[in-house]
Amino acid sequence: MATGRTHRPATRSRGIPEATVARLPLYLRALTALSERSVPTVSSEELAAAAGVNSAKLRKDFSYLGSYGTRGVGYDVEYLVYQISRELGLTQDWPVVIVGIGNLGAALANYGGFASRGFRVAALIDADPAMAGKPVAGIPVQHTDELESIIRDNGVSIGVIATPAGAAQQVCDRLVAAGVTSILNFAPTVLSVPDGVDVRKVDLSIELQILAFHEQRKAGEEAAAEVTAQAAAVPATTREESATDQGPDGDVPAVMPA
Amino acid sequence: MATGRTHRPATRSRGIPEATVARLPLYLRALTALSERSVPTVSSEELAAAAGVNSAKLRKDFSYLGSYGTRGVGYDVEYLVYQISRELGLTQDWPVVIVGIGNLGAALANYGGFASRGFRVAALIDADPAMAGKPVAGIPVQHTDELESIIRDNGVSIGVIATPAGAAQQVCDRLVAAGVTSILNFAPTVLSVPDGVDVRKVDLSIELQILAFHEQRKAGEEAAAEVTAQAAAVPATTREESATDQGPDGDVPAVMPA
DNA sequence: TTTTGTGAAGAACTTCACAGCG
DNA sequence: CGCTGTGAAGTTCTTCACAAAA
Repeated sequence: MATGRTHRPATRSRGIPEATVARLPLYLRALTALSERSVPTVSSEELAAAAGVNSAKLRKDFSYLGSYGTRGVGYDVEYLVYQISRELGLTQDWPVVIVGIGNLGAALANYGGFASRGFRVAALIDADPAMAGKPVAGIPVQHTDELESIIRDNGVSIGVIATPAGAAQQVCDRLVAAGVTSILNFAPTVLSVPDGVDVRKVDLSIELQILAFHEQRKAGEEAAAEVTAQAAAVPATTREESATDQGPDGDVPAVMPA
Repeated sequence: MATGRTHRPATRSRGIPEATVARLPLYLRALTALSERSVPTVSSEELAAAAGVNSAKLRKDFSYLGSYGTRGVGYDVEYLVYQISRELGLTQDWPVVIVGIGNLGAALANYGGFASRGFRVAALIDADPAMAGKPVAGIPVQHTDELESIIRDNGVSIGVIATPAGAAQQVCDRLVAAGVTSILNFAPTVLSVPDGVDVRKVDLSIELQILAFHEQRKAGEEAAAEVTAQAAAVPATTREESATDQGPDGDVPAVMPA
């Protein structure tokens, strides 16, 4: 995503490639599942399959963290879980605020995976006075007026924006001014932030449009293929247009009214 | 994302880079806004700023679509909107089904941006019999039993999975078997699909973890910087760790119980 | 022998910088 | 003269393929 990370002697941090960072959570999830099944070790091949990536890529990714594997054996599951968690900063507590408690905001507040890994919903904030006090996911919604004090009092550095597009930039500005330096944006807007602030976006309509693009191509190729292969009954499953990748390619999606 | 797109003489399609495809929706959104303000033309510089990208990148992106600009002038807004829409396949109707009408599914169903660009919620599907018939966003929820017939009857090729992780693969298999070839997955699971099926994922917890990684680094650098710059009062906004990128770097996020 | 860790090759993407069209 | 379109250079990411550790 962002990061201008240039220069700086690197106080030891080997500068993990961004693409690798983006995959660590994936590995962590797969490893956690193995851990729960009490599997002691995995090979790069097995873990790669579980995470849906190529094993060489996985090994290279891990090589940026250090040499945590054992040749001829594989990786110790528990140990790797710990190392990746530490690398991602999940061994500490991250209070998070969610701003905009509409359908989506409520869904996010109810999202179980939040608490699971270091993240804690510190507060839910909404501009609608009628919402104030109403509990969502067991947490009382607070009014936007309190945004600054909430952030400061709880030492929040990560904010989630789930407001309509029109309000997003303004909310963003207030979050940043109050001290938030990482933002997850679900509103379909490009946010502008000062240097030093990270923004990631999640945009449903962008994702759908990307799918539509490929879908359209498939339709075209099908028609072309019909001419070539006529009724040659090729198992539709072995066509050349693959797609098991599921992630690291382009943008991220956004959710909310356009 | 996916796509194994190798070989094939290319029936004229210049094979637009995946990274470019992922940005087209962004440009389209910016252009639509300009169009609504009746702005007739934009320069690559202006449009790039609105979309949050570098202008050279934007020009190169557009060059894959053709030469739609006028030197010395810029791009015709309406014309570009049309060309990009066509390229993305948004000039046709895309019926979509959403499976799993929990908090998130409901939020997605209510998402306004859906209808806006060619997408139409053809059906809402949930496994809970108690949900059946209940309208969400004005559309009655149907039971999973009807999944196959719904897909076939409506010619659905795009499916959205918003179920808990445990059900996702099974739902995916049924969608694919029924003819869906593009899937947007909000469940925190790696889906396996046959070749020819595209999967994109949206994963909240992955996004948060990526943010946490950078956040942690910032904290470290801050400490390091304190030693170097002591109380040298550097405007916190000009630090080296930037981040206005907002997207195309790593993975995509997922939403649902881990 | 199995499986890691990694140089080196390759592919994809980004950015530069400028020729050339309008 | 302004701004697009694009070769070429630069950067990042992926994949190969194999030496070496266990």
